[in-house]
Amino acid sequence: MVRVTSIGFPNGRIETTKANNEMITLKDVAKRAGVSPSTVSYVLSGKKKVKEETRSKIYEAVKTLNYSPNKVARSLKTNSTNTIGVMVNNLSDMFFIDILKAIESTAYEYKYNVILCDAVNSEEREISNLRSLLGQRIDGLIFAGTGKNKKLNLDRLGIPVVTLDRSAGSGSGSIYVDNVKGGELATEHLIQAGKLPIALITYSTLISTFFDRMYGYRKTLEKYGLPYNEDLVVVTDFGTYNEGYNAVRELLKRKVEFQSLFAVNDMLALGAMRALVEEHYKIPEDISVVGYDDIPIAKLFLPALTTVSQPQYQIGRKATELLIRTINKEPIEEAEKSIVITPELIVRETA
Amino acid sequence: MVRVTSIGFPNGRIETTKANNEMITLKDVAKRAGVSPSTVSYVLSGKKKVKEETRSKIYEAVKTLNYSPNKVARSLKTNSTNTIGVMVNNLSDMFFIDILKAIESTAYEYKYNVILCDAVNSEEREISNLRSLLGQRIDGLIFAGTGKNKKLNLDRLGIPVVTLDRSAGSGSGSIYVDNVKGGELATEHLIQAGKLPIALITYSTLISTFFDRMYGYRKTLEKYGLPYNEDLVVVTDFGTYNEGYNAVRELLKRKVEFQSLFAVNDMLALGAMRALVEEHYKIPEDISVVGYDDIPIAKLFLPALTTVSQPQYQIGRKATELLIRTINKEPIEEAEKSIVITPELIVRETA
DNA sequence: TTGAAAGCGATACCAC
DNA sequence: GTGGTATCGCTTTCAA
Repeated sequence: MVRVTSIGFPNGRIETTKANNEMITLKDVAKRAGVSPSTVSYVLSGKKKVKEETRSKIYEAVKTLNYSPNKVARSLKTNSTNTIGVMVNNLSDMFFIDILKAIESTAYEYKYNVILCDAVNSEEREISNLRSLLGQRIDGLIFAGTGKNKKLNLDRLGIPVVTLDRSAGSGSGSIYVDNVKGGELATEHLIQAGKLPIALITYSTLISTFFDRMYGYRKTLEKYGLPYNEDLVVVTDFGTYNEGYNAVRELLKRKVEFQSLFAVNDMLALGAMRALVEEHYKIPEDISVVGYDDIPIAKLFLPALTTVSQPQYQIGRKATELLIRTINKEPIEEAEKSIVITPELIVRETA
Repeated sequence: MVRVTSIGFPNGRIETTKANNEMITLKDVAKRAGVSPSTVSYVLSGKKKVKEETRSKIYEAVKTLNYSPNKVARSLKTNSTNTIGVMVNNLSDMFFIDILKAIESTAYEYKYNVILCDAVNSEEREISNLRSLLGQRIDGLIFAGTGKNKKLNLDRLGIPVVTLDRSAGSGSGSIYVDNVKGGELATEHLIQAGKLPIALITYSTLISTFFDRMYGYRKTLEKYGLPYNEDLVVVTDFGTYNEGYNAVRELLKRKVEFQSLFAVNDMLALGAMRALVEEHYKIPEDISVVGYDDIPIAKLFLPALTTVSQPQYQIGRKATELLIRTINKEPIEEAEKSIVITPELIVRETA
């Protein structure tokens, strides 16, 4: 069924016509075309057959009046807004940019709008944003929030929710990247290059994402019969560039030797690299570095960062499609509801 | 006047209560509290005095029913959605990230929602997105679109518009960064360091932003009695990293000598730096580089990029405040409607 | 194939 | 202070 969501304006004009800035309504169109409001609605929604003659009369009126349907009124009646909400943990985290781009783009194709909320690492703000989104009557939610909100039960929001890469309640679907695998990939690469021992810069182990990456590191060391040395790991509070920088300084202070370094996200890796360069280490000759995420600048960096890639665009697109299909009550097989994406090691210049 | 936009849920719960997933309405609350719907409305909006006793009865009912007002209905009635639209030219352009963050954050403070649209460099998409936003009845728009859409008259959208850094119609306000000044700053810095001649990598001179930066470059050369040499300038199509890279290759092919390079945006500068490094030029010893924008990674880069800063967070915040004040019909002096922000040269490691 | 009219869930005017 | 009710602009059932 074709649903006309947006009525074309003549000549690409996007303007109001009524002088007093009042909106043209469906009634105005009906009057002008000499038909009833319902008929206009039928024509515009394409939900009922209407005689060709009346149709064109109506289109005519729509054009000359430059009519644009009021989606608020439609929403009230149909109880659906054609809008999805997106909650990200932190917009500064470049990891979300391509995801957001993909969501916006996919939503656009399906004629959905996107309302954006940033939790800025705050659980309160997360809740408060969520409340607002729900009040706006969004049709569904893509959730990539703080991941540490215990009060939050995404299954009881009353709308479909797709979660990204966090396990804060299952929701009606989730896109999950195998972080253990990613940790293994990175570690294995460094082991095979003989760059031992491997230092680890990680981030809150309370968040499963990072716990898993770290677990992949440990598991792989074990697999190769290598010791796990706590002196080689630094745990940071937020996973930022500055913390990556400080982590290396800390490592250096500890006077432990290491030939390579695995950071559980790219920002940490970049910060670490700065510290290494300042101390005149050559990358990768002296110390190899592997990051995680493949944020947009990873490949642009000097030297280009070797990293574990999470296909961000794909994640965003799949999440949006899954969400919209759920909103539309399309039958979705159980297997499709939980999409697991396999990370990939992108070898560039730092390892 | 205090406007209660969001009703607190007890214990931080965000859940539906009616088993059949039906929404609780104001009428339900009224019935439960034994009052009329209008009284409930008065209490929740705080627009009329209501006896303390009835008030608490109503709050009581709101709590136990876990009522959340339907903003769609409110919007229909009040003809305002508490939502602002944001149109950016391209989300991949990291220049917009902090702006977006600021917009989101400021909107949050004022209890506004943000609907995000990405024109992805396409004028068609820009128009079509705009149409959709207007259909959604947004209260106002922050516009930082392609800047080349001739069909677009932002003054006739029927809602307040604040434009960012483009001159596509004045709108009801604009935040303008003095790009000529920025071009001067960069050029002057290089001249005074004696890094002559200065190559220029620029981007569509049809967009005033970039035309102005280039003009600042020419003007400054003139001021110092230096020749303007066309062989030293490369004009790119989109201002991307890859184009910056290719621009340097082009410059090298032309066999013109240059000791420094001014790129009209940071992405071009970063791409240029890559090409220089690949050709074994040392930055800044052999060739100095100055960018423009101060995108988030500029200071993180290796070497850290010297660049002309546009205070992105401030731009976003001011734009949002100006917009919301306009929406609320607050009196705004003519001078405040056009905010000019002075760029600043941030000297780091590349020049 | 078309039209009349009820109603979505708020707000706000006007009575009392 | 409180309540009845028309209204916002659309969709949709039912009847013609």
